Amino acid sequence: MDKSAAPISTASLHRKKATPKLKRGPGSVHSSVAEAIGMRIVRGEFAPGTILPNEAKWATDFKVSRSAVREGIKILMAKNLLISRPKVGSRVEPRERWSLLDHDILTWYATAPNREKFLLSLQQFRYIVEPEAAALAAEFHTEEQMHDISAACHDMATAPSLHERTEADVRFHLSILKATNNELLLPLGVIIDQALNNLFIFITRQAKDLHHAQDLHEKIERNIRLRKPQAARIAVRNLLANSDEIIRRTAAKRSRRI
Amino acid sequence: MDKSAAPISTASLHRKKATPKLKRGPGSVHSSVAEAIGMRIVRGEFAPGTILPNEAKWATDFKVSRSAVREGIKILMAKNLLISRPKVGSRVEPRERWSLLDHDILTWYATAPNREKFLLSLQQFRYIVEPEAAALAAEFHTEEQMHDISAACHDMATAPSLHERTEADVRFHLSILKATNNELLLPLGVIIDQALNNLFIFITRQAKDLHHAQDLHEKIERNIRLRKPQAARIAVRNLLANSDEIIRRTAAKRSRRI
DNA sequence: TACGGATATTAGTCATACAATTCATTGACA
DNA sequence: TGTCAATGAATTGTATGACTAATATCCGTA
Repeated sequence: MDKSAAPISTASLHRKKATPKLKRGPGSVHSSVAEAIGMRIVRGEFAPGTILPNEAKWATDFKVSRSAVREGIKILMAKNLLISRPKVGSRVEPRERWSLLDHDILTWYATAPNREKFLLSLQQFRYIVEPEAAALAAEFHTEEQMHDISAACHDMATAPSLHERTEADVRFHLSILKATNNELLLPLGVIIDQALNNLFIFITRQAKDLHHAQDLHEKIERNIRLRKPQAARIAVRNLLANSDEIIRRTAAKRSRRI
Repeated sequence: MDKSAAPISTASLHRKKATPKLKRGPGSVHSSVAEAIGMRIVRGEFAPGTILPNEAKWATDFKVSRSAVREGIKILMAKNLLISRPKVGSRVEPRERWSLLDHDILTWYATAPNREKFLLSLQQFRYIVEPEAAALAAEFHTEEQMHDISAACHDMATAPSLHERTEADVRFHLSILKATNNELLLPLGVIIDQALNNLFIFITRQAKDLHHAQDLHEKIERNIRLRKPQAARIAVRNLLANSDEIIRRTAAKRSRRI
């Protein structure tokens, strides 16, 4: 899980708050900076209201130029994680201002301590949005949009690997969002994406479960295709309930093992 | 409305696609740049998939440094409006990737051509989220959260000006979102904020309407306080239906006037 | 025609200097 | 003692210029 789980260095016992080295990933420097700082904020290392070290400090710590730091910080500002003003510095914004529905923040968030609660929030969110989305899709979908939904559903059934099945699963739900023809719903796709990819561990269950899940997906597909909003709504609720059930069962098994 | 509605210069008749001067507002230069470019993207002036002018061009056009342009562009990248790569430039992302639930984008979006459709999308969105949010709030609210809701409701009733009433109205709905105790719902507040501030024009109606609206709000407040999820859900639906009704009435009157 | 390498274009990074903002301190004055 | 204004200092904001890295395009060769 955590690659930094190496033997504790003596340095970390002496120095407090040593800035971790910048992980020079595949991307650009400024995005690495954004990720490094953003993750530490999201994980609670810098509480809302606190002032971050100044740009020069980050620059020397990360061994990058101040410009790169600034560009990274601009990214975090755009996501409402922090706000910066001359003379005062960069202050972490209150949590309620964070753009939690942003892909990056959500990814960082998923690595945070309270993963359990996070997953529950995701599922609850889906309960709110997806049934209504399906109902709207049933009412307003175009032929082409319906085709995408059906294709994704079919791909789920015939996916050779579990990874590809999950990919099709995400695509299925996203195409339903699109079929609502309400653009504002599209950004909510990140929730579904995040949820399904975090539930990946749970859905590695028996073939029976997979079969049942497929059945539930096809019921959704059919009801949307037949333009039955209410039935589609209920079908989605059934699917979500099924996921919850599997999660609960797995969680129970795990706690028994402990 | 539009301060740039000055007499059309002859230059604009000769030169095509003249870059508008950078509006040097109160904020920083880079945020002005982000706004200038972001607005033009959102309004469709640069279609998804097209390549923007390069950084140097923006810099000379706006008469600012390249650093400022870059920082502005980083902001737009963070909002998934565009993606930039060396040698190719900054490409506008497909609409479905845009973070439409971002405050800035939403504001720019509101100035776009098809305002009508936009307002409808907002209301539809509220129909999906707010009833369920109220139900969750009824179930899970803390005492303090309930106090905020009640206070906002009270402030609405006693607000001296329509502006302050709207402010309290927004606060009312946001505090319900908070009372769900699901952090992921908080970012949806921008939708409510945007909707109410765009509907501002419509709700300038008679005292009778105001009274009725207040009544509907208080019903919501009461049902949440009494922890009646289903009743709260319905109360919210009634409020939204009422808004729609007023909008429809006003729109009808206006079209008659034309 | 296909492949491979040179080339040119563009964003990315860096270093440095200076400007603008605003918090904090100090000191004069009431 | 308290209030206000001037001053100073810290930090972000902006500008500039040079260099690096990535990569799409073109061109020459097999």
